[in-house]
Order: sequence, then structure tokens, then C-alpha cells
Amino acid sequence: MTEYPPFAVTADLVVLTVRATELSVLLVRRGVPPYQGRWALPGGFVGIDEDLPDAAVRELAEETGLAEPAGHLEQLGTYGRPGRDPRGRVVTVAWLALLPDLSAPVAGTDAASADWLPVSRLTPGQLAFDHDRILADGVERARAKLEYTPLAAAFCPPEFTVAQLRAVYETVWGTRLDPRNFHRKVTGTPGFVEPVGRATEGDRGRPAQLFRRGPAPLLHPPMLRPDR
Amino acid sequence: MTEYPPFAVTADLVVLTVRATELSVLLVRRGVPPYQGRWALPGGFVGIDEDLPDAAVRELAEETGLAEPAGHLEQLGTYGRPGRDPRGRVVTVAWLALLPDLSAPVAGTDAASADWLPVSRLTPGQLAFDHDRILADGVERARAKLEYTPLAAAFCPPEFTVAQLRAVYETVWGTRLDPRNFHRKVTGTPGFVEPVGRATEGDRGRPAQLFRRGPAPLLHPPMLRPDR
DNA sequence: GGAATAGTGTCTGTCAGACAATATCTC
DNA sequence: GAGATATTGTCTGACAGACACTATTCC
Repeated sequence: MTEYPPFAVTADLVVLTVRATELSVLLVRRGVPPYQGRWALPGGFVGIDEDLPDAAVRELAEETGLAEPAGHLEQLGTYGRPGRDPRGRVVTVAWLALLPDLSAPVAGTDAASADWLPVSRLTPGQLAFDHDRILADGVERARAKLEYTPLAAAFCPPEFTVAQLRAVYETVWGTRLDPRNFHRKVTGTPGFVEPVGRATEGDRGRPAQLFRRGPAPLLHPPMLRPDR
Repeated sequence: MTEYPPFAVTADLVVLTVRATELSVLLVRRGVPPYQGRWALPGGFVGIDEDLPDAAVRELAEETGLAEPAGHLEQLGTYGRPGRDPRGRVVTVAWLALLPDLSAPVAGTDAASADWLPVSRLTPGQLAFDHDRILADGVERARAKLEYTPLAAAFCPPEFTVAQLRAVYETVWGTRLDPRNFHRKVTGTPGFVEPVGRATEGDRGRPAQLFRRGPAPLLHPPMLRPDR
């Protein structure tokens, strides 16, 4: 392999969640140069014998203390502009993870502090490397995928109400949706959600039915985003 | 950089076109091991100072003798399973290109022979490396994108008729579409296509109006694929 | 004129947006 | 009961599928 230009390959993660009406991203504060002290996407180098998805799952587990089963993980894209990392030629494979609100403090094994930050409160140029761009691409991918996949449920706990699911759409899209039309759409699309048979208790108002994520891989017809 | 595991990075291309009612892919016959004599996606190593999109454009130009302007090029995904390349740890960034039918023989600078092969006539396991999988992902991406983008026009020459555009959809999707409903949909969706003001001549039947690709980046509402 | 292809108009069913009405809880 | 939230139902307009019909060319 000495005949081919040597690259380093990293796996970086755009981990999104919905908490308290804010779309938030998991960021770590860098403890070492380059970009020491700056916020960055969690990630790290891919092992020479490690498969790419395995590296992403490993980094996710290391940074969130969470195994993958809940939520959703998919490849987002690969970023490799020369000069994007001052340490050398580093190509990063970025992954998009959608998780329910963990609320519990993020127990990363890394010494560096990690925290959830609302996407709306980040300013361009605030993140290390080209992570602004990667984050923007991840958010846009998530917004688009809510339209034609049942992936919004990945932001919810295993059992959720229609209102919780609607809050996900409203938060990620930054719009308001009519609760009645949304309810009809969600419960009327085959395979989107499945009724659990139980209802919430103790909240204000009429108890809401609980649902689980359904088996449909795609939404037909899609959930339409207002405007556009 | 000696502290990080060394990878080789390649750029591979899924170049699709529509010719004579067949969705076809540009393949090269490998002249050297590994997989000598087998068909493979065109591609090659990324230079140590070369940006990833530049490498894709360069490979496309080398293999097709064509500058990019016509058609469409986007990143498809990155494949890096250990063992996918017997030469060592090679991660490949795959790109999807959609081009009009060049018809002219492919004038690649590579000595290896290159040719267009109908996607439908390839059998699993026929391609080198994991290129079967990459090709399948590319075809699926193209099929999906025809639904919600005006990208079908990337398969057409700069000026085209509604019937030509319909033939693209029918070929890529493998379905038949009602010419009258299709015409209404295409001409009625703002920004999909723009009339040139001239018509075809010399063909059998009533002359058809010519159109150019319109400015809309997305189709709203989408073009619906029959069944599903 | 006949065959072929382009384009328009009509009917109907599906579905989204607007919103009234009802159900069932907490306080 | 008042307030809040969930759920059902109704009306209407947009649009896709089916398909009759007209327009314009080549032969």
C-alpha cells in the first residue's frame, strides 16, 4: 500500500434529538489541539481493521454511553477537502443519528465535556473543522426525511402519543401543524404507527392513546411540509 | 500522520444513461489484478492534495472524455468494508452521475476497454470488488430522485420533448406512464421545464414542442411512481 | 385519407387544509 | 363546571388516474 497516497479516515456523528421544543445536537468540547476548546461533532479515527458502520456505532456508544438499538443511524456523507484538518489529509465519513431525548446527562467515556446544544443557537464558524457544514447537511437531511419516512418516531421513546410525534415534526421543521389533520394522517397511513392499546394517565386533558413505530419503511403519500 | 491508521481512498463512479429503452451503466474491463478481466465501475485513487469532488470529475473526464457541465453529479456514499479490496484497506467514495446518451463511442484515456451495459443484463457477483452493491445503491438513488427532483432532464440533451422526458421515466422506473397525464404534470409543475418556443420537425406525427430544464430544484408535488 | 404522435378537456376518487363538534381527563 | 387536550367528522379545493377527443404531421 506504500504506492498509494496515505489518508487518515475518521467517523464523525451528527447526533440529533428533540428536547423541550428545541432540535439539539450532541457536541463535545475539544480538549486537545487542533481547535482546542471549541465545540465539535463527536467522532474519532476508524481502526485499520474496523468496518465503517462499526466505527460509527462505537463512537456513538463512547460518546453517549448508549447502544444503538433505540433511534436511527445512517451514513450522511463524506468530507475530505484538503486542509480541512491541520494534522494532515483526513477524510471523514459523517453519520446521522436520531435519538429520543435521553435527558440523563451524557455519560461519555471521553474526558472532554459533552452536551446537547440547540441547533438554532449555533452561529456559523462556531464549530471546529468543517463541522458547521456537516451539521447543516445533517439537519437538512433529517428535515427532508421526516417528509417521506416514518423516521420521526426515532426521536420518540418506544411508546409515544400522536401529540409527541407531532411535536417532533413541529420542532424539526419549525412549523405548526394542525393537530386534527396530523392525527388523521398518522393513524390513517398504513404501517406508520401501531396502537399499543393503552393510554396516557395523569396529564391534563383527555388521555392519549399510545403508539409504537410501525413497519412501513416509507410514507406513501408523504407528510407534507407547510410552505414549499 | 504516522500515528493514525493509513487508508487508501478511491473515487468510483456510477455513470448512468438512458439509451434505446435501456438504463445503462458505464463499466470498464479491468486490465490488471485484482479482478483482472472483470467489469468494474470506473474510478481511481484520490490524489493526496486533491479534493473529493475534483477526483470524481477528473475520473469522469478520463473515462468518458466528457467535461461535467452536461448531466448531474452527486456523492452517493462511501464503502470501506475491510477486505473489500485485496490490495489493502481501501475506502471508496462513490459518486452518481446522470448523463444524456452520448451514443458516440466512449473515448477513455485508459487503455482498458470501457462500454455501456444495460443494468438489467448484469447478474449479481458479476462486477469486481463490491461494485454490485454500489451500482444497486446508485440505481435505487436515481429511481428515487426522479420522483421528487427534475433530475430526469439530466438524462436528456439540452433541448428535449415531453415524450423524451417520459421515456426517461419509463426506462428508469421500468413502468409505463400515461402520455396525457404525464404531459399535464410536466408542463403544469412550475419550474420543471421551460418551453423553448420551437418544435421538432421531420418525425412522424404532430411536431412536439421543445423544452429546456427549468429552475426548480425540487418537484412539488412529486412525480408519483405507479404501484407503491 | 390513414396512421402516428402531440396536446386538451372531462370525470372521478383520493387526500390535504380548514375547522366544527364531541370525548375525557385535571383542577 | 372551566380549561385542556384527544379524537372524530364534515366540507372543500388540489391533484392523480382513466380516458374521450382534437390537432398536426408523414405516408
